[in-house]
Amino acid sequence: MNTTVRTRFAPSPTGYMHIGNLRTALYGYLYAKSQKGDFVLRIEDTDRSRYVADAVDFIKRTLELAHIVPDEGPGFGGDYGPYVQSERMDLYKKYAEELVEKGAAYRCFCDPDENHAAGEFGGYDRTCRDLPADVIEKHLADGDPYVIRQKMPLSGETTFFDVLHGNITIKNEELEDQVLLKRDGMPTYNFANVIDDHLMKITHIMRGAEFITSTPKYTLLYEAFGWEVPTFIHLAPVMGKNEDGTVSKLSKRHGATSFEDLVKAGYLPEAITNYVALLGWNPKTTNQEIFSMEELIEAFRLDGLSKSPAVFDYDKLGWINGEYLKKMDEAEFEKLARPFAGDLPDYLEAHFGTLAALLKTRLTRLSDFAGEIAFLIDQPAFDASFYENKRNKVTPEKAKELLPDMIALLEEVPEADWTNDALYAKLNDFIAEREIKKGLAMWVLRIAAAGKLVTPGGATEILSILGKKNSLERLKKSLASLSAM
RNA sequence: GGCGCCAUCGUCAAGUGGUUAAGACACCGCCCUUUCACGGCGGGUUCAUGGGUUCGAAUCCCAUUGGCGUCACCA
Repeated sequence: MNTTVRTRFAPSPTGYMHIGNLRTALYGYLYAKSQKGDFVLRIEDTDRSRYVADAVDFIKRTLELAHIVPDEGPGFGGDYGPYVQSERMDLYKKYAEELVEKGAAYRCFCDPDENHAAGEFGGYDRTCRDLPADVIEKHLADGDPYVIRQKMPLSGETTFFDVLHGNITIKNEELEDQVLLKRDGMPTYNFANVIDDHLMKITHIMRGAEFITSTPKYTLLYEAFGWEVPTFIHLAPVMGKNEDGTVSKLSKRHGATSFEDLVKAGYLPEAITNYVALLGWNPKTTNQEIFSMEELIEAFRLDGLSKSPAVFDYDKLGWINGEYLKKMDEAEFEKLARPFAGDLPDYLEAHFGTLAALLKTRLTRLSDFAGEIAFLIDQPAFDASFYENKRNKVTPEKAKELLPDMIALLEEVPEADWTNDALYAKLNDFIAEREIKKGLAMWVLRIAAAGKLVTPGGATEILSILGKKNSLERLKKSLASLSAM
């Protein structure tokens, strides 16, 4: 009999979606869906001091943007709720006490501050393990606050299985009597996790590799309850490149590293998801790199997961983003790009469609849009060396020679004919007549009008966007500074 | 520091004892081109080091080194 695969994503509501967390959610979702299983969203808000208002809505919105759809969770329904830990308080207390009854845990009445200084067993005192019954009774009668700690074996070792890493063994003496129930009555993350994962029938636990060391504590807990231990899959961390060339776990200091930041920076949610999926996972059977969510689900397999850390690479993300941009239809691109273009003078606003079409295949990020067209608003000052191009045999001298004639030619073009096609035809005639290289004339014109070495679009495209008056002003100005030399 | 995890081009990576060690990004060169981009073609001392095992090792074992993580009443 096959049990349904159930995975979960269990973020704490911190107010932003770190890219590493998004990846964990994605893999959990992909695995569940690839196995026709369920993906559960659970909110881990047991740390009251960290609570951020609206964070839950934020998480839900982000998942929605990323096209990760929970089958169960707060607001999604499901038979194992509530899916917010702060609403499950009584459950944890009940199970913690069950463990005390069984002798697998004990009450500790020690003062946390005092113990921290003592430190013989870390931040706690194991003597509470053996408190006589009457002492415990007295503490309880006095209403003394306490925590419940898990009683770890003092010798031997604990082994658990991880899909990626195989069996991992840790000596029990390395394990401390971790707190299960805090002084404020809230469960710790480690405890609530075990309870909820069991109660919610989670079969596969995907989480960051930073939990490897604490996993034996989990398995000991499952065993103490007599529960089946789920399958663990510890994911390698996502790293960021530091300025000095070293790498460390991806964090805010590496720049835009939350899903939200990346979207703001002009990366499409689909492209981010696509890239993140590939950061630590490989389909193996194909060299395909552009995947829709459906294709990811189809291709996803656990053995494609990498156990070594991956460095987040903005270049690759940019390439993937560019691929999505190129595939997009014109109208959609225009709509998406408009907010990134900034305030535009009327003549550019009028040509926005043309502009968008020119930029569509050239952009890597939407946020580069404004910068790419800035030269159309203010002509940059430029060096005469821009007129040098060996391929087309362009030199500043040639430019000085050709420009006056081309300006004269363009002066004659009526406003109505100031279009890309008409200008191109006109200039072609000129080029044929002079028997010069097309690239030569176009280069000179483009540089003189744009003042920029690399431009979106060729000479006539730029002239047509600029308009007759503006174009001629620019050309004359460029000629003047060329003559002044 | 103890313990644990990891180690193939700059980056993502395929590879599970015999390969000319894939592919992609980035980079460089060439072609195409009305510049750039797109597209096409091509390029690069990549298996951390040292020992084993083996006829044969990127693949298996050990050590070293390095990176990362973990040692909370945070998650």
